[in-house]
Amino acid sequence: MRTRYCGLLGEKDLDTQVTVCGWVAHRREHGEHLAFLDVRDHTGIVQCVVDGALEARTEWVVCVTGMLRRRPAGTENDSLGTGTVELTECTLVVLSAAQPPPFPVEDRIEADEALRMRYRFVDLRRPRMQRNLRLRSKVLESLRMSMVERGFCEVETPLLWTPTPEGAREFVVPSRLRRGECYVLPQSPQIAKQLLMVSGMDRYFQVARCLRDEDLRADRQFEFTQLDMEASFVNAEDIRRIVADMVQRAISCVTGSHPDPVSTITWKESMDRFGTDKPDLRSPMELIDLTQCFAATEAKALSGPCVKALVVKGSGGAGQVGISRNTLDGLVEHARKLGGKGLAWFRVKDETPGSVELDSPLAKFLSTDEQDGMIRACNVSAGDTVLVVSDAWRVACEVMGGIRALLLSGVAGQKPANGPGTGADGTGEDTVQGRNMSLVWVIDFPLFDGVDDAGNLVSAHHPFTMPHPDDIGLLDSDPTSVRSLAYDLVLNGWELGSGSIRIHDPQVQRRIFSALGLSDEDAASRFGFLLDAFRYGVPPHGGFAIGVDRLVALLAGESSIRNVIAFPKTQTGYDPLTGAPKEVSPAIMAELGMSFRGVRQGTG
RNA sequence: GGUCCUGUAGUGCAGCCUGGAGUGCACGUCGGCCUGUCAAGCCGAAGGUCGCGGGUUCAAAUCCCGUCAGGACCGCCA
Repeated sequence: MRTRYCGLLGEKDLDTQVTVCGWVAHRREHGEHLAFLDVRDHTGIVQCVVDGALEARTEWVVCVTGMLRRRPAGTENDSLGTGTVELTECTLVVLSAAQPPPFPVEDRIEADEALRMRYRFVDLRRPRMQRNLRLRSKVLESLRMSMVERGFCEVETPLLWTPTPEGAREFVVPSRLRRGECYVLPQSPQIAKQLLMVSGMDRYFQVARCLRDEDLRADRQFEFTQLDMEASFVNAEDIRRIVADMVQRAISCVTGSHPDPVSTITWKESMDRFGTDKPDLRSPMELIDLTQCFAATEAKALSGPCVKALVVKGSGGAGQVGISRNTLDGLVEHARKLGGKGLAWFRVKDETPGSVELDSPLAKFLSTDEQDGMIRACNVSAGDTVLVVSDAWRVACEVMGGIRALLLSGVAGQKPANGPGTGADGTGEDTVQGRNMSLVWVIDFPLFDGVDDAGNLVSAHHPFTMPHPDDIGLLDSDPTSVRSLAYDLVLNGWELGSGSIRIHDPQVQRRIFSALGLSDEDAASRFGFLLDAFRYGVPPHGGFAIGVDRLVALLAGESSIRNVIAFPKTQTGYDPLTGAPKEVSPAIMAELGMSFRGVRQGTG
């Protein structure tokens, strides 16, 4: 039927007869003898010159056969890839008429997202969404190729699975044949892939669907995709090298330019310098430690065990006053939301020639030495603003990290950065080319993440994460300072994925379970099948999982992963296209031996 | 469970703060004109439960309360 794609036609095809198929993007009528039809397929648009009497309206599906000619001089269109040519002497076959679309099939108009989901089949026709889905396919292809070339074997693991020790709420699937019992959908193939290592698969990977029944966000959907991998007889560096190569190759495959080498930072250093375990390194802005400076201060607001500061540079001109009071008030409020007691601020002024002074409600509580010390440590000059938090180390870091992220997102006149909650403005003009990609490994995470209500330690990663060999001795004496062989890959402030070396030594595993407050019986009942498997010869192993949705969203310049997923759900887990979730028939419920109590919550 | 933003014609918006007739703009749709446009142009027409419910008021798109839907975020997501 078709001999060419619309958007690929060019001067090389001049004076040949071609047939294109697609949707009518625009129709421009010039009376009964002339009309222009822009025919669109996924490659682009070509102009067809047709008789004005031919009926073909917007979004009708047509097949046009004609001669490709150079456009008459002066009628070329620079903004169209095929703008120097057009199809003439056309015969047009209408393959399908169409109602007017519920919203324009153009990137220019940003339709309501619920409406886009209701008519997702039309939404996906838009060039931006076509580009996103095809970019996703290219990324997956590249990732798969990297895995296969390195000897990884693709294995599919069950979707109907069993509860596992990970932390997320699971989707439950009632069993018909075993009435009263349920499967759960896997949050990740974690346990299955470790079993595959016991099986001698050596190197496994999978483009795995993962399901978690947790609240949705711009970067979270119930179902999401991981490039999941696991390898035997490797150390953490081996895994990181494989993953970094794979991700860099995927990035360069869609951007055309090779990203910078992946830097590495320890979790402790990342918290100290950037106030987060997923630092966005595209900005040089770092936290400054002022703990020493205020070690003996009279100012109660700055007398905490740790003092962290950020400097917001002014534009350097004379008479600068720094950040406005309004913006500062917003930052203070944000600091409280982040768990801080508040946020101190100091605006640097130079009202007296040759020296600077600090404009702040707190200035009068600071000694001259403390003021000078802060000015020196922060290397500030007139027009700059210093933001300071004093609290326990972790709180101080996290609050300032949150403030840093807010500043980088464009508050206080800072340059906007692409990342969570920011980025693409929906115009589709934000292209992949030249996008700055900053990849960083965060390593040496703490093995435990605090203590739960019952006084038991809580795994930071999962209970099979190997403790750092240098810290095994601290397991009993100082467990919260034990590091693990877990590592995260961070891209522009987004956690792209995480992995670890797993425990394969039953002695170590028992000590970890005990620290987590798990008895042998508890462990056996929750994941006994894995521990059982480990008794039959388990190789040392470790792995990683890459969040494909987030990777693609970052590469596409999208601030929501919904724009790189064909059929996503709304924030309340509703699918406006299909109406899911829905009630099921009484017959099905009866077969499952189930009934619902009380009224239905959703409204459909 | 919570905080915030949004809801007005098929679509995107303005009107709301400061109450006075469904008030307006652009696109689209339908009809007419038009032989070189390309976000075509010109003329005309149709198209509205101002999300829904209640309250205040002589009078509510506008103010108040509730509710539903969408979105951002917190909690949650090892």
